[in-house]
Formats: sequence, C-alpha cells, structure tokens
Amino acid sequence: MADSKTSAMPASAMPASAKPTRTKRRAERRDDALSNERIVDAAIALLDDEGEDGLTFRALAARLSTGSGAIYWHVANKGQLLAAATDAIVASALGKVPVSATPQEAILEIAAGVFEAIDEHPWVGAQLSHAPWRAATLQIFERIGQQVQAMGARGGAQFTAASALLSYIIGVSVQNAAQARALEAPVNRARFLAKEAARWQAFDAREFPFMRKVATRLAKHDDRAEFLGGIGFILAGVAAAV
Amino acid sequence: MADSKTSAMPASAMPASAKPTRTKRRAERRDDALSNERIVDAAIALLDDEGEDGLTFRALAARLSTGSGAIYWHVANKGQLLAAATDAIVASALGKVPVSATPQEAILEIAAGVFEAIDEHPWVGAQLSHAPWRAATLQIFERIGQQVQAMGARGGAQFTAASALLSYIIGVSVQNAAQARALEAPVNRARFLAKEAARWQAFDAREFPFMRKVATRLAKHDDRAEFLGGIGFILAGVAAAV
DNA sequence: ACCTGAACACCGTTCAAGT
DNA sequence: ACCTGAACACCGTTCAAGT
Repeated sequence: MADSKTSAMPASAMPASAKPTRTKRRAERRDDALSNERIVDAAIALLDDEGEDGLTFRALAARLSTGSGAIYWHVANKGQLLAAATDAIVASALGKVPVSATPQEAILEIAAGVFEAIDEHPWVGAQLSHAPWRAATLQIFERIGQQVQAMGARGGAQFTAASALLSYIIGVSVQNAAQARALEAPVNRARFLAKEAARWQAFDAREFPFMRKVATRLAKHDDRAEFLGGIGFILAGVAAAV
Repeated sequence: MADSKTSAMPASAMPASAKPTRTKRRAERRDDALSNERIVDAAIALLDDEGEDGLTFRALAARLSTGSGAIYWHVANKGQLLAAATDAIVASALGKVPVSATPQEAILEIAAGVFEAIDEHPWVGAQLSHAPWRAATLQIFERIGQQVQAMGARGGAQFTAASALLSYIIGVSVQNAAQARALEAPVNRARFLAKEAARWQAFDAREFPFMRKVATRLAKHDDRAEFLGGIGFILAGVAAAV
C-alpha cells in the first residue's frame, strides 16, 4: 500500500549534491547511502540522457548500483519521482531569472527562463501540464502574479491575467518540447519546417487559405521569438485593461 | 518494422457511427468486418469510459470481440490510433462551432468549442500537446488564422497571433482536462478548491503575497470563464497592434 | 485478405529475505 | 533502518498458424 514517507517533501528541492557528512558506514560497497536527493538527481540525469521513456526503476537502480526495490524506500512511486525532478528544475530555473526594470520585462524574463528550462529538459514539459497545482507550477504563478499586480491590474483581472500567462507559458513550452523531442537534431528542424511549409502551400486554396499564406513564415520562424511575441500580446491586453 | 498500411490515413476522420449497410444490429456476433473506423470508434468509447490508461489492445480487442493482433492489421500502432481518435473528436467539435458576427466572437466560439471537447474527452488534451502538427491541430490553426486575418492584423503579426491563440487554447484545455481527471466528481472540485485556497492563505506572507491575496478568487473561479478571459487579453493585444 | 492468440521483451510495484 | 532481487500482474507488439 506504500503510503509514502516522501509525500510531505518540502518544495525546497534544489539539485543538491551536498551531502550531510557522515561517512564510513560499515558497508564497503557504496559509502554514501541512498537518499531522496541522490535518487532525484540520478533521475534527472537519466531523463536528460535517455528521454522520458529512459526513466525506469531498473535503469535507475543500475545507475545507483542498487536494487529496483530500494528506490521505493525513499520514493513513493514513479509519479512522485517525476514531480520531484520537475520541481527541482523549475526552482533552479526561476532562481536564475535576472531582475528587471519593469513588470513587463520581468514577466518576459520569467517566461523565457521557463521556456529555456523546458527546452533543455523536455520531459519537464509533459510533467508540468499533467500535474498542475504542484510546487513547480505554484512558484511560477506567484512570480508572475506579483508582476501583474505591479502592472496595476485591477483585482478581478489580476487572477485572470496571471492564470492566462501561466497557462500560456506552460502550454507553449510543453508543445515546443514535444516538437523538439520528435525532431532530435537541429538540422532536421530546418528540413522539417521547409517540408512542412511546402505541404501547407500545396493545401487546397479554398479550405486552407490562411496556412497557405503564412507558409513562408512558418519555414523561418523562431520558436522562442514567437513565444515571447505571444506574451507580448497578453501583456498588451492586460495593460489596455488597466 | 511494421510499416503501416494506415500511415497515409486521410484526415477525413469524422466520428462515423453511420454504417453504410445494415440498420438492425443484432446483439450477437458481429457480422461486419473490422475497419479503421470501427476500431477508432471503439477506441474513443473505451477512452471515454475508462480513461487514458483504459485503452489497451487487449481491452480494445475484447470490445471488438477479436484478437489483439487483428487490430494491427488496420492500425500501425497505439500512437496512430490515439492520433486518429483525436482527429475525429476535434473535427467534430469544429464542425459544431456556430457562425459569428465578428472575428473576435468567432475566435471565442472556436476556443470554447475546443475547450468543451477536451473537457468531455480529457484524453484528447494530452494527445494534442504531445503530437503537434497533426490534422487536428492544423484544423484549429486554420480556423483561427482566418479570423485573425479578418481582424486586420498585419502580415508579421498574423502568424504570431494565430500561433499564440492556438497554443493558449490547447495549453489551457490540456491543463484543465488534467485537473478534471485528477478530481473526478464535481463535488470534489469545490472541496478541493476550498482546501487549496485555505492552503494558499496559510502561505508565508513574504514569499507568497500574491497567492495569499487571490486565494478567495481561486475558490470561486470558473475555469471556462477564466479561459475565455485569457483569450480576451490576447485579442485585445492583437487589436491594439492593428 | 484478414483474423487468432500465444509468445516475447519489456514495465511498475511488491515483498520475503537479508544486513 | 535500509537494501536486495525475484516474483507478480500487467503492457505493446510480433508472428506462425489458421480461415
């Protein structure tokens, strides 16, 4: 039944390689004991190296040179492990966001930080959208909300604006990561977009006039720039309502 | 291996419950052969009944009273099957969107249609965000793009605006569906939100000032209204740039 | 051509047994 | 207290064999 010992795990979650001292256990094989942190770190490395499907308890156990069952002593199940790994990445990304002069700039910086973190760790994306209300999401929400407040949005609009920005940031990052995962090499991206643009141009003129028209733009668009452009629209809308 | 016979499957994909031949269905042995359509329909029913995890080839085979391997004759793999089911739902949802007086209204209707479809079929959400560039996504993109064009957005902004709206719509719908899945009964929703709001209010005042402040709004917010509010911000931003 | 179902190579999770 | 690894109950997918 395994009700977890880790379910109340604090949101602190930083990558954490610092060990709390204490060596020379009688055991001679591994001198450092297993711990939640060590497991989460190994899981992150495994996810980054092998992708989402690469995280199995067997592979993780091998990396930690232990048995698969041992992991369950520290972690309730795979879902919790993924959530903890996600929280660690997001917390670290938010910690690196530089301070900004204006609220608008600050929001753009936060958005860019999350976007890049998910771009680097695509598996974080799927996790964020599947398990909302976790520590990682709330961190982003708070940071954005403070800036929306600073923009002078009225009471009712504050919640809506912050929610919209959060949803947009996570939504786009997830889709971007999903696409990146499907393409692998960056060389493929250019080739894929060129092919896709050609396909759009060949669509029926009556049924798909818009996509035919913007096909050339698709071929040479920059994902990050488009993402931030969307943030720009939302911010303009929020500013217009102040 | 397994190069599929179905990989070039047309994007036509409508729910297709209309059988061309028989009208009387005898609750006995199936007299009609397996087909891509019948399999997709059964998969949709199974996904709706049992959720994402409920779709297994064994369960599907049982529902179709056949062997699990038989399905592979008509469908390349599970991914293709999910994609086909998703396309069917989205196409049907877009088909039901009423005509509108203004482009803004039209975009809101399209957004609401997709939102409700995903709310009804939560598994569609995960699929849309994991496999972009499929027929389902492109349908939505084209519909929105035409309206953005009608709003008078300039060339460069058209692609960005349509992309932002598409990403927002899919992103929010996905997160909404994920949350709904985690909660099941609607009674739980109110209780969950009340509890969550209380939790926010107990957060540290220095670290989480925003979430403390909007906690009461969280408790009584309406997901669909918030979603459309976000669309409103984007539309206002786009209109401001015209 | 289409279907059947056993077989294969995996999973996440549990648990008796060890230290 | 913590760890080990076999065992269990599943998967998606393949394929020889049937009609």
